[in-house]
Amino acid sequence: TASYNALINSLILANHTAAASATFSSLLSSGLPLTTSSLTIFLKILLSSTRANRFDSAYSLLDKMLQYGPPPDAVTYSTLIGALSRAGRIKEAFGILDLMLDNKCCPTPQTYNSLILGYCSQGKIKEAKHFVALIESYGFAPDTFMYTVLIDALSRNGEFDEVESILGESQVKGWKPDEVTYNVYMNGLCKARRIDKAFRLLDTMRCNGLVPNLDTLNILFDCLCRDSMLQEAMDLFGKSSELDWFPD
RNA sequence: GCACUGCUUGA
Repeated sequence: TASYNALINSLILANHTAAASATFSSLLSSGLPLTTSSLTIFLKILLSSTRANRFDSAYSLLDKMLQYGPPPDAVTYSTLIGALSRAGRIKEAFGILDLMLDNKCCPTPQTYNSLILGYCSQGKIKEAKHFVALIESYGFAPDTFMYTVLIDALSRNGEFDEVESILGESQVKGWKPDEVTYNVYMNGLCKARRIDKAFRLLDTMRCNGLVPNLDTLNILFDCLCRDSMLQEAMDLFGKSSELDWFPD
């Protein structure tokens, strides 16, 4: 069963949905037992369909799992919540969170992060912040993913003071910004033409022991080129090897 | 043991 699961999931990741479905059918006819993972992967197949009713089939799968087993677990719920959030169906995503709690299934960081990302991608930053405050007040330990999603949204919205204050209290709250956190911040600064500040963050990154990665480099290039600072871009490109960066 | 979360440009 685990081998089938791994195979089917790889096919999904490679966008070979038809092959994934076919392989899932083989699993069904093999007589091997289906696990929660198997059905979570099947849920992903349903959700990757382009049909308008893909969520209806997802809901009915979830119902059947609740009724007959194997029962959904946190990954199953998070998978569905993530898909709903990405589709902008936040209200329904929260409905699944309620269902999850009703069934005594404990949410994970991925569960919450998917919901926060859903809010942020709809531009509902206030709601996202409110939700973060809420789960923290329930003792949920903040993680880097969660704050990076928030900082991404705030940065795209130009709310840099807010970003600074979130970063300022990160140590106290028990999380550390990573390279992606700085990347999203720098990306927002670049889009807002605050190029100087973006470059200063490079030093901050390195002081915190973080190595700028390929995305960092591309963010800075894009920003310099947009601002017709081609000369500076060329200079940076020339220096990239001595900074141990590897443009692709 | 296998399944769920964040960043750049390009259509």
